[in-house]
Amino acid sequence: MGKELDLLKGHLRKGDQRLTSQRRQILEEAFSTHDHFSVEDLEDRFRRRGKKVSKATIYRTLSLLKELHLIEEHDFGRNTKYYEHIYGHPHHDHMVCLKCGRIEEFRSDKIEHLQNTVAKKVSFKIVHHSHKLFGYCHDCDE
Amino acid sequence: MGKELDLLKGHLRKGDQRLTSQRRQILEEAFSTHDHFSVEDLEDRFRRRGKKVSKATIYRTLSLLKELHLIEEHDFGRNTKYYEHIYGHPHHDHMVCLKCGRIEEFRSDKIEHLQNTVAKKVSFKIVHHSHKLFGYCHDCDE
DNA sequence: GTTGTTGCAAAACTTTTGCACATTG
DNA sequence: CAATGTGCAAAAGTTTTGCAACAAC
Repeated sequence: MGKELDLLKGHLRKGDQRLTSQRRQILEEAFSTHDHFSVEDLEDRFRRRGKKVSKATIYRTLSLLKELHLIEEHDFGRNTKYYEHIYGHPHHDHMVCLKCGRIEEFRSDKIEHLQNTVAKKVSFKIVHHSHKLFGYCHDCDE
Repeated sequence: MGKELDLLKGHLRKGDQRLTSQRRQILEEAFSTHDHFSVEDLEDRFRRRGKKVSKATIYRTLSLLKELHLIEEHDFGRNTKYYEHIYGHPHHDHMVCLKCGRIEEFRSDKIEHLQNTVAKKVSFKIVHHSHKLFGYCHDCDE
């Protein structure tokens, strides 16, 4: 931890914005786990340790971290969005278990490559992509 | 048009449910275009031709058609969900233009195959998947 | 001190639901 | 005519926003 904080600091300084304790705490929380977390998850974690950070601030800060590409937002087909830190971590996609909710990561250079080929064929310039497999994980598929 | 209506009729009969004019109209509308449409789009189309179908019924019916795999629901990163008919049409994935909103379809047997390989490696049983490329289409990427 | 940020509660949105009335089979 | 479906308005849920109080620099 440090590089991502520096990145945030630098960005804030440039925009004449401030590094508040809330922003620092949310960043720390996001990088403290490899799990995918929701806004509610964050609220709970803060609540549990006595630190109160409002929902509004969490949304605003996650939005900021998203712009800086420090975190990524995911829709796993539930009613809430999930987030995960990506800065400093290799790109990957996800498999979502429809039964237990477990999220498994995968990556395939071959798929990424084919994806680029397909896009190039129609002159589509990829900015980012989302590739999700929904089904049953090893433990849930009896 | 006909096969999908028969499929719906058959399902309804089995469940002692009824083929109402609303259900028939929504099905017709969904299969009348190749575009991806939102609930609001449907409402507008009905409104424009003087037929009023309530939002609640649209949601309820789309939900039904989804279960029957007549249509598919998509999240293209906007605030609303989009739908498209899939019955009788080959599977495909999507490229979404971040500027003009255009949706282009693509399919790649090679990607599908690799995807299966990746899943098999961790004993994940795929039920369905979502593969979207976000970026700029030919016309928007100057 | 200035100016940006937070927290709260209200607003905005999409989607769901309860219930009286209408419609189907 | 019995039972299911519709429409309305209210509810539910997530995310956004206006504004007074607060905190960072």
